Amino acid sequence: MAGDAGFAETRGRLLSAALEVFAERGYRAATFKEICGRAGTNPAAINYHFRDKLHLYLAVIEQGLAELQRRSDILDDDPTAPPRQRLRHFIGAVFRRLIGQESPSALLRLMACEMVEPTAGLDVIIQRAFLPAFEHLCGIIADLSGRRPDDPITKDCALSVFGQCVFFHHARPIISKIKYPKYDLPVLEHLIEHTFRFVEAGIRAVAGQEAVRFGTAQIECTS
Amino acid sequence: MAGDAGFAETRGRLLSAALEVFAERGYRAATFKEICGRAGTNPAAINYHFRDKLHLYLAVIEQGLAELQRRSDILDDDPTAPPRQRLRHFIGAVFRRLIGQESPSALLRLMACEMVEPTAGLDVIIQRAFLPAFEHLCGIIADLSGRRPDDPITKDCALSVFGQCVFFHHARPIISKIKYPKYDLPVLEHLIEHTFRFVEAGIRAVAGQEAVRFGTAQIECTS
Amino acid sequence: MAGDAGFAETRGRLLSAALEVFAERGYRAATFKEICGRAGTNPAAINYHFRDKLHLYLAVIEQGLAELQRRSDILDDDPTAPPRQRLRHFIGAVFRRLIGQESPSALLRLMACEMVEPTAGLDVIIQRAFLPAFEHLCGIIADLSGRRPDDPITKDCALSVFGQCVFFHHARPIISKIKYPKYDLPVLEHLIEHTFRFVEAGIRAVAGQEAVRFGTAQIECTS
Amino acid sequence: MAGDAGFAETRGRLLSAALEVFAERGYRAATFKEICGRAGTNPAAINYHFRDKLHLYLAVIEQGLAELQRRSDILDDDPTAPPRQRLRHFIGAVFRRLIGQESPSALLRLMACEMVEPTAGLDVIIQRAFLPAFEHLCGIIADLSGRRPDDPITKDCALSVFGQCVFFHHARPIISKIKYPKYDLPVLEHLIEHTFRFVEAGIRAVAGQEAVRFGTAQIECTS
DNA sequence: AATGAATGAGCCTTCATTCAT
DNA sequence: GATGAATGAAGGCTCATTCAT
Repeated sequence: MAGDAGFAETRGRLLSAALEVFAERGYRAATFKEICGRAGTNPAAINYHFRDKLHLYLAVIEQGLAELQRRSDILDDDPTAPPRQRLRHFIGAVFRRLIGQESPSALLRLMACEMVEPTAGLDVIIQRAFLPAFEHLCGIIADLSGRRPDDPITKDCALSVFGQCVFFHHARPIISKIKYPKYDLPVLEHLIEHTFRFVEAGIRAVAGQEAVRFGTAQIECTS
Repeated sequence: MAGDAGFAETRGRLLSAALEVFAERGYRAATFKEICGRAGTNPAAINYHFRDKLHLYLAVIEQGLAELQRRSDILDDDPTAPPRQRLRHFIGAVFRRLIGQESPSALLRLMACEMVEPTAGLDVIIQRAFLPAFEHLCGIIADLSGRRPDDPITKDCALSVFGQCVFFHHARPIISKIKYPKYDLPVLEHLIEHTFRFVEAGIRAVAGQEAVRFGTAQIECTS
Repeated sequence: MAGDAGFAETRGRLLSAALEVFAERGYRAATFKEICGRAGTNPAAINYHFRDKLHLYLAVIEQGLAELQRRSDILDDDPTAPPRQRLRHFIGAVFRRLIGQESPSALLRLMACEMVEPTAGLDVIIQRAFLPAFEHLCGIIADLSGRRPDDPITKDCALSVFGQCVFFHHARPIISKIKYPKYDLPVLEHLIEHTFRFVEAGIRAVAGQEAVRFGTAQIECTS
Repeated sequence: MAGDAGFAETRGRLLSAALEVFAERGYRAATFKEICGRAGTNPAAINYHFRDKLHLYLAVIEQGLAELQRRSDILDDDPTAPPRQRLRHFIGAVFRRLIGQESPSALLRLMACEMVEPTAGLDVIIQRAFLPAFEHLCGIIADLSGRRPDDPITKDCALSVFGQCVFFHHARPIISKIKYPKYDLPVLEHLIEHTFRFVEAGIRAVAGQEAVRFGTAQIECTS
């Protein structure tokens, strides 16, 4: 039984190894040698199972997205809960995804690579991973601010919220040298709490109804 | 004099070209061929002038940092101005750096690459480019909130502010498909304005003196 | 019975597919993937049924020769008919073989490939396909010219006749750009007619009894 | 001086070696290893000097064509000479080209490969090598037959003449086993003489003015 | 001081083949 | 009897580097 791999198992090992390597090195810098080294296969196995480097990559994304949808705690909240609580839940879920060590987090590391070095896979990721989460977030912000979900200001706020979350993942090499050498659980909870309070206020200031009345006026007379 | 380029000029052209290419493609994906193509030199010139690809890269960072210090509009503001104005000035400067087409902005794009694909150059960048700006920002936030610049909460806020700015640069491939296809001047001004108002409120909520009194308490009784 | 292909049928499908592909691409450029694609089998089936690429090729030739002998309209003419008519019949048969789309013609196309890229299979083809046709043609020419079939001049003429026919097949990529973009039926008939008249006159001039008297003498006094 | 190759010399050695190998094996089957083995260079030298396998191939053709034009005894005849003599001269030149061992003959072997396995190089060869010779031949045939050079029948005859010549080169592997094991000088002269007489009669029969009057009628009443 | 020429290592891919089932 | 899975070898090509000049 051991040593007797079988089609699906080899394919699976390749996918896992490729996910790791692509997430670590990016598309171009990832090599067959390293992927197959981790998967314990011959380099030609990739072409056999996936035809191409590109198709392997797309398969990796596909699998990551599937796993993402299977246990998606981001979108899975109680729509009747108060919006503040839903926002906090959302931010917590995104942080845990980005920072946590579980497999689906690699997909987000991969997304980070796509930003620097866009690929044919970016569209798929945007359509099936980013957009659903983004629209969900817009809904929460809409509830919070009283605006419509497709209001441009709502979208601006949603981007800001995402920016906060992604940055703490993305800039980790820098952040680790400045403040948080490690993202252990207490730090994680602290960051979630901080971000929640920060963006909640931001949303209220920019998108809240009172913002329309006072906010802008204030800005314009001071700057 | 004409036609006889001279040591310094060839070296300079190489540095400029390399800065561009590294900022566009990242360290690994940048190739001698493309750099030398833009610099109009022989590939061997790189090894001659800089020994290595890595040393060329380090030299590029070095030069970028020098130019950054020479005309740094980020740090160069009026310390007696009201903190809100200084914050707005800071955000505007960072946005223009990241998104604008001017030469010194390449260094920041390069920093963005370092986040995804850290290199021996990251330390230098952090120490000499990021940290000064970061501490400057902490000073502004401290003024705004009444806290000390080295207060952990001040630093958290500074990270959040940076996160906002960097995200709008870094996630451009995504953002362009969702909301802003192009970052022209009006869009840029709008984003600066939005970010300023968003983070100002966030800072006040998280770090402001009143936050200590109400903010946290509020959180804890709702979630 | 249905679905259970059976040994012979798989083998047969492989032979047919291989004949096509070898005839189209030549020995080296033909690949297992393409052959098995057309045959609807696994690549391993080739090694299983024929051990080798080379042995598959030899089997293909063998089968092509067998089929050639089974329904050979080239050799199958009326020996009592006048030689001119037999020559015309022969030329027509060769042209239709070489250029027509019927299956047995593939063997001749394969022969054409062997000329450019000789293989172990060439001998077999010469012995069992070319020589019989060649000797048959020599017989016709002998009847036409009054010489013996094994007269060197008869053989030279036979080569010339073959040369004409083969060229119109072999140089098709060139001919299609110069005169005949397509070899449809009317063009085919025209070429047969042209070639017949051309070579008939050539044979008479070179091998005919009167040629011995005048032809050579004429040449020697003019050139 | 020895061992110090220089750009042009290395490039030249590569071209010569490539001409040989391409002519022997065809485009696809030719490998960098074999070419560079004969040229005494590193495989990467090909990419350095010619960028591509394809561009090396095109350069080989280009050089072959240039050499062909430099010492072109095919087109170089006396236009005032009697057409029979010019036809004989033409055939002799083509035969010597095709069969002889000199370098430009490799180009024709290469042309033979192109017929079986057409490439981007075929067009160049047709335009610059085949067409000029073809039109020259049409001119000779026109003089001989009294037709115009662009008369379709003239062209048919020209193709037939070419067919004869090319076949004796192309089918050498077969011919050597049937009649002429070696193409030494006497054999060559004999083949030229034979071909000349054969095609001259063919041309007169098919394209000559008397052919119009009798030829066709004869055909139609006998066959 | 600078470069043109050349190279070795490594990349992705294809191919014919083998092995266990 | 036949195949799906996997592989070793080789191919063309790119890259950073070196060497003689």
